[in-house]
Amino acid sequence: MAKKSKTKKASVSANKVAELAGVSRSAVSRTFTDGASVSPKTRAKVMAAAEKLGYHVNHLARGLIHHRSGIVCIIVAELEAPHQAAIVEATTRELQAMGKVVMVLTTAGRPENVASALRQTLNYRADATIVVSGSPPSSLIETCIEHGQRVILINRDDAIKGPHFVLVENEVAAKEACLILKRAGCRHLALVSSTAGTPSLIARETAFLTAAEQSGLKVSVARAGPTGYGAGADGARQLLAASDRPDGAFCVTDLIALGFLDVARVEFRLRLPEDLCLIGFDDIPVAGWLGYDLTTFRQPVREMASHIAKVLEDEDGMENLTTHFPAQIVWRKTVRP
Amino acid sequence: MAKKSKTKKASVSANKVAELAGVSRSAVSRTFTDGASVSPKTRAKVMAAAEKLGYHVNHLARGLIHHRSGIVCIIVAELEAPHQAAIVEATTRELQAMGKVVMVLTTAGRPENVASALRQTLNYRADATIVVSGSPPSSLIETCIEHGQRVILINRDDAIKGPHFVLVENEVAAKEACLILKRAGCRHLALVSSTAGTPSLIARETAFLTAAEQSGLKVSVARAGPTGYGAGADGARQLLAASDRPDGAFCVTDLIALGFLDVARVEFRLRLPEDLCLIGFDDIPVAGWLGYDLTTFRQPVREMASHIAKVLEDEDGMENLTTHFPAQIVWRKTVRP
DNA sequence: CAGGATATTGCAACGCTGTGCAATTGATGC
DNA sequence: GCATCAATTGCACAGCGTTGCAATATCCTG
Repeated sequence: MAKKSKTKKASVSANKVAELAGVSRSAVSRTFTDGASVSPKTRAKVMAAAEKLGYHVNHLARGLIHHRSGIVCIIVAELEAPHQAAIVEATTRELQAMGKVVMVLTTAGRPENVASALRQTLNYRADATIVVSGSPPSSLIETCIEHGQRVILINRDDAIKGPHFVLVENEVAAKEACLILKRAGCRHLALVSSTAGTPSLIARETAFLTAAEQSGLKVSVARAGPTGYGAGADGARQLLAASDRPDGAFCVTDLIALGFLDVARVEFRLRLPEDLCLIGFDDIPVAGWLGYDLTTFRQPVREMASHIAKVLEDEDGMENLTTHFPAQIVWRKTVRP
Repeated sequence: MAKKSKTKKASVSANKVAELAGVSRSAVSRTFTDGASVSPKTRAKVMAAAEKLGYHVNHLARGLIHHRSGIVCIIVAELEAPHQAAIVEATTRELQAMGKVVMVLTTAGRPENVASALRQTLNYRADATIVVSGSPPSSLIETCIEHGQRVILINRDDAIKGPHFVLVENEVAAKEACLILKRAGCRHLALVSSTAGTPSLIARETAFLTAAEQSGLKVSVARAGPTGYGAGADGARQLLAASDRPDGAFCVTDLIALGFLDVARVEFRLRLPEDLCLIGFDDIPVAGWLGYDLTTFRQPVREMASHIAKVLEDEDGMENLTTHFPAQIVWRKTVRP
């Protein structure tokens, strides 16, 4: 019972540690500051006292002084979407490795939530904000930048000056998808998307459509609902029931593709790739499973994440504000080679 | 060019706003504090000035005073695992609704990362810490609690005093799984798990094994590797190649179950549920897809999340520190009824 | 051992906001 | 117009850590 048993232990500050160690508060601070000048002797005393008291530097106070909290905010619609989760995961890993800490703000796809998320970013004096999904009002983005934040937008090239852009070459990939389907002998193509209407999905759609037009191929389009798998499933029910059903489909998302595939196989008894060729986008883990083996485009998530880390590491803004990443085709078994 | 174009705008503080609005700093503070006394007139002046300057309350300073930052830390192994993602998503949603903000700390399954995550929690004076995966050193947990944090451990009932526990009734479910397989006419059972060895997985394993023993049924066990899907797939290759292969399997995780299922179907040409009955755990979204239709146990993620929110809302610790949630069976098509 | 260079240390001010307390303002009643 | 009471407002301090500056201690050299 030697331990103080006040129900709510007064928070332990550097003062307490200094007192116990018999040094000044500055010494304590310097002990926990990289590159500060402290003699090994006092450092040892301080560490011992800190250990005994359970002292941990208050990053709120530290952030107050430095005008940067060490927090990076990631704004994302929902973490359950595998591709978004992959981006957040990879980015978080990189940022943690460089000593930052990640605050996740989910918007559930509602625009008003994006704005309030941006405000949280400002409230916590985040070092940077990464927008994975949702289109934030450009005025707020400007405010963030004026406050010295780095802002990085992933896969959405709005016409805003200031933020960094990380883009995947949707157009090139969509065009290639069309070409691949044509080469596989498909005569009637399908474009399957959702009603979400995010910039990158739209980019894939339009690029695919123009490519198909240039090739003189017929294209049927389905946009059935907002949710990934369900949109693909319903799209399949719509398109495959028609008298002349498509024999090659490009789905703008793996989730959509898998929904499409399941319905094609289970409800329409089609075989892939014999009766139907199918291409997805993102290369989420499920796409590689034995049951699906979906041919798709891989987004170089890891590379994107490490690029983001590099951008944030750089003190002064880098030269080129927008960086493109290729989406590479992953050949599996839903397309005839 | 009326705009000030200093490259780095000095951060805008309440002082600046007060100056512009012609009031005291306290007035600004009170304008942004719920329940404080401000006349409508000055509030309007302050709001106008704040808007013009792009002022946002500094939550770091606010947290410094209140000894609570409004941040809740969630410690999780990886976000790409669908079930973990679901928990984080649901919890985040609840917490954001009550005005908190979520900091995600990923550990990639490495124990040393758990400790450093706990330290971040302390550094940022988090209001609470939620441990979704990984077993934190109990000394650090104690420190967190001493610092006034709420600590909630999900699905791991270590013998530590202090934190709240949120548990799913693994034993009941695993026992039921055994019973269901028996009733479906299975004679030779399989238990498929991973080498991860987390408390909840072990609980499911042992409960299933004892139930099988009591029923007098033979059980083969496979623990093949750490990763979900891969572990299931390899487990299937191990077990189904034997001369007397099992005809009913309980997989401690949906990911494992789906790997098992794919290999059973694709590599061993088995039909479910005719040749093989299969039960999973978690009810991740993919389990409900047409291509799988996996019978599994649903973890009541949403209910757990709202319970967590309630715990954190309560000022003084609630009475019962551990709460159990039932895992309900979801009948689909991988088991004969 | 003196002299000077260098490494440590403490002081005090600063960053930003919340809040108790006292003073001021405004409103109300007669 | 004056007393009384409630509503606002401003002052000044607290909360915690960092850092420039000056003072002190330590070390090296001759």
